[in-house]
Amino acid sequence: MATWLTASEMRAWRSFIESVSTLMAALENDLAPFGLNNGDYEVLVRLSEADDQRLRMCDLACALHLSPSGLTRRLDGLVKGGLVERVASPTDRRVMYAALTPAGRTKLTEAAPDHVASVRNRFFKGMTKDQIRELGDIFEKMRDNLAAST
Amino acid sequence: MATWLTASEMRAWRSFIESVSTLMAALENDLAPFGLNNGDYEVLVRLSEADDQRLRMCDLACALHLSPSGLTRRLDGLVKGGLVERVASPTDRRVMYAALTPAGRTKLTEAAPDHVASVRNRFFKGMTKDQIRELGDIFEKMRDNLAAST
DNA sequence: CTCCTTTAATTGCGGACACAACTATTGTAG
DNA sequence: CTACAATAGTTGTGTCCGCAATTAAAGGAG
Repeated sequence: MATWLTASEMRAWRSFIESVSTLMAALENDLAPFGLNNGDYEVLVRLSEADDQRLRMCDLACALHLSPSGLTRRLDGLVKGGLVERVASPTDRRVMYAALTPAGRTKLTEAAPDHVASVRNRFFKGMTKDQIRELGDIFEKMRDNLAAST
Repeated sequence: MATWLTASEMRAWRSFIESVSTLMAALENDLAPFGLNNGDYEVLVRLSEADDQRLRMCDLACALHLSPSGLTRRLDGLVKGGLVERVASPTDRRVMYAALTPAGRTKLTEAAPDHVASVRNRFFKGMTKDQIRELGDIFEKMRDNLAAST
């Protein structure tokens, strides 16, 4: 166990780090024509996948790895844009739901095909099926690993 | 090509995105005892690898994918901490060099082993040699791909 | 040499986010 | 029932960073 990375590790690590920052910027750029950024898009996706197209603020924050305040302000923007609305819970008055509006759903259906193409073009481009599966194996394990060490 | 991701792509993509955000937070956390964050650490590494342990601001900004203003302020912090100093170029008076100080070099030698251990523990944990090589192949290609499409 | 363009760095401004403090509501121990 | 603890969300404050404007210097065309 050396105190430094092996050449192979270094190659993987450096290219990974480099790719991540460039990739995120590129995806964000591809979403810009729709007036969305990555964070907004993720909110819309999560809401669209939820029952009744709505989620409690705290659950949404957790899913997006956002702090409560971060989510509050992100939602402010989406609410101002009419894509999401805040709905008070009738059963628990502490709770606010973030709910997808029809405009939000429309926006997502507009943006999704481009976003998917963008992910294919930036991320999966040139990967074989085997590599994609391998990547899934690696990062699922990493995700679980990271979740366990929290 | 469908407008949606295949199950295999989705698995890879979701776990990748999830891992990235958690991973970065974990690495940052591991560096905190040294009073550094990821960005600071990256600056120190780049400078330590450079000739004379110094780089022009613009080259450093480019290497780190930071905007000029972003680098200026990041350096402000490191300069205040005594880890880096600004050195004017004698040949081109527009240019400022960011130069590693002895204290900066010391800090890096202190932090590096922990950081490497952190990368091994968070990122490479449980990966086979083959997977590491495969990961290098995939992300080197992605990096080149992304650089080409800019 | 003079003017114009390009390059390097900084500063003003605004956006996004985390932490901590606060309010409001709910759950729970006694 | 009352008091305390836990939970949900918002707001104040500070940090990090990008964009646009600015300053300063170097390079190039005529």
